[in-house]
Amino acid sequence: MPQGTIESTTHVACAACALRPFCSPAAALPDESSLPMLALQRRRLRNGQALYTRGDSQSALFAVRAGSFKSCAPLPGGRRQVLGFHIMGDVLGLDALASGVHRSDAVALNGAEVCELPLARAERSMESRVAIARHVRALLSDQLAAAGERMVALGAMSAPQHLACYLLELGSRWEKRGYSPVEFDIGMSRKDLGSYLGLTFETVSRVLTLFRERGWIAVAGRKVRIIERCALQSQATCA
Amino acid sequence: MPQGTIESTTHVACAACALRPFCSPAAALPDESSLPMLALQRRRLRNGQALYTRGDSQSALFAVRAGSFKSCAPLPGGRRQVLGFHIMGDVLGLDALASGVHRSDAVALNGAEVCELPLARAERSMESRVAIARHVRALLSDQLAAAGERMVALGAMSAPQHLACYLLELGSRWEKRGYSPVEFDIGMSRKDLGSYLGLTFETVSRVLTLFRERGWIAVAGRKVRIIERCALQSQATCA
DNA sequence: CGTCACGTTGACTAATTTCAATAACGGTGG
DNA sequence: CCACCGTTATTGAAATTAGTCAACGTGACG
Repeated sequence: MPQGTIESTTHVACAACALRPFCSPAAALPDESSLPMLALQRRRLRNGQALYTRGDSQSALFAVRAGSFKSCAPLPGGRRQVLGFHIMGDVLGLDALASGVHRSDAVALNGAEVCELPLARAERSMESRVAIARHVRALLSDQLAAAGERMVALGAMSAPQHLACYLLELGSRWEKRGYSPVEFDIGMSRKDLGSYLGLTFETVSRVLTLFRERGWIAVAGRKVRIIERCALQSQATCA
Repeated sequence: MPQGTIESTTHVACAACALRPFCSPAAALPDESSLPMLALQRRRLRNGQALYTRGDSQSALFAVRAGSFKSCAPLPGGRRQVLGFHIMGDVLGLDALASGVHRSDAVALNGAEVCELPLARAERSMESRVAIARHVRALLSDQLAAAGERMVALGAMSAPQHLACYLLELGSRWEKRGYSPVEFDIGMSRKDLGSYLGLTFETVSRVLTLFRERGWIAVAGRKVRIIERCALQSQATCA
């Protein structure tokens, strides 16, 4: 679980950060290793505060440094659908790159903190450094591939399947950042989670208790521990 | 509907093509307008033939020139989910840009024909021309935003809502390419369409006949004519 | 200590899937 | 040209999933 001193958290976050090439150019460009680390401006947000909102003109890219974000799309009936859940090291705002206007809201959760990369500076880096331009294309392409996975989950999976799948995915995302893949915080309310998975919050609650009753996971509020990873995996792939 | 002589179709397709800046650099770079038009290699595919398959290493980007493609992801149970439907002017293969490996299959439909942009050449263009690199970022970012829309549809819409929404969207895509927004070919079987929308093909069939019975559309096989656009719009946004 | 948001659980309902039967279509070969 | 076959599409009835409505418990916070 993401714990420890501020310093250690910071260290891990930066090591896994997708904007690292912008922040400490040494990572991508050894010959300029004298440039200062942590060159991006940081910003802390209150829970529920919007980093940006649909329709805002894009001013920057953001890397999640601490806490998390949900990105939401406003729905016709006044509701909002959760489109993404972003944790440390993830980049926010790439979908506005084409139009210059954000197409979703990004809302801060769990004491979120971002590093901010002004668009003008990003643009300059991409123009002067081929490796950086390529890095941004890779980020975009990765997000696109991830979106494909999400569509599969939304379109073709039953509720238990989808939830099992998501728990495993979330675990592996934490693992990539140096944390436990089996014990973490889901970071969202049941309601948001349901919206993200295309389910009602009641269904999410029911499925979680089902998994708990079967001994596959331990749940306490938003903290989850995966006990039977295999069982979840077979649930995720089969039924 | 996409009709007319080969020549006129070709013309319109190129005018709307997302790879135009690569194909006729004059479009993006007026000062090199002497370069030959139609510089990309073309390729025709048989119906059902794969342009690429998940796991293939990426060799090129493709622009749809005629016909259409579905992109599919293999599902655990041997089935495949349709992730996208691509018509003339659309670009295929961007999601492999990061990893160099395709993450979905692209299958030819309706006498598809592509223009092929070898990856090495794309890379070179992007490196030498800032405007072209920006163009590719815009394409990626647009596809990402479109993926968000799809997730909303998959996660939060009822079957009739989703189908109404898709018919309208497809119409507007044809309109952007100079064709009628109210009379077109849906290009996929009911089965593929259902997979794309996260529904069974029976449900798709039922909803289409429902719309027809209400006088909102005329359907004959895969040809659709939208009669009551407003009704579809309110179906798409409300219930 | 009350309030409010969050979470759980139950009973009922509605939407969609599943299963099954049949009809239309499109290409192939006689 | 037509008969045949496999695929594609339509339609109905039953089964199932997930949604809706509602009650209640819990914890955080003023």
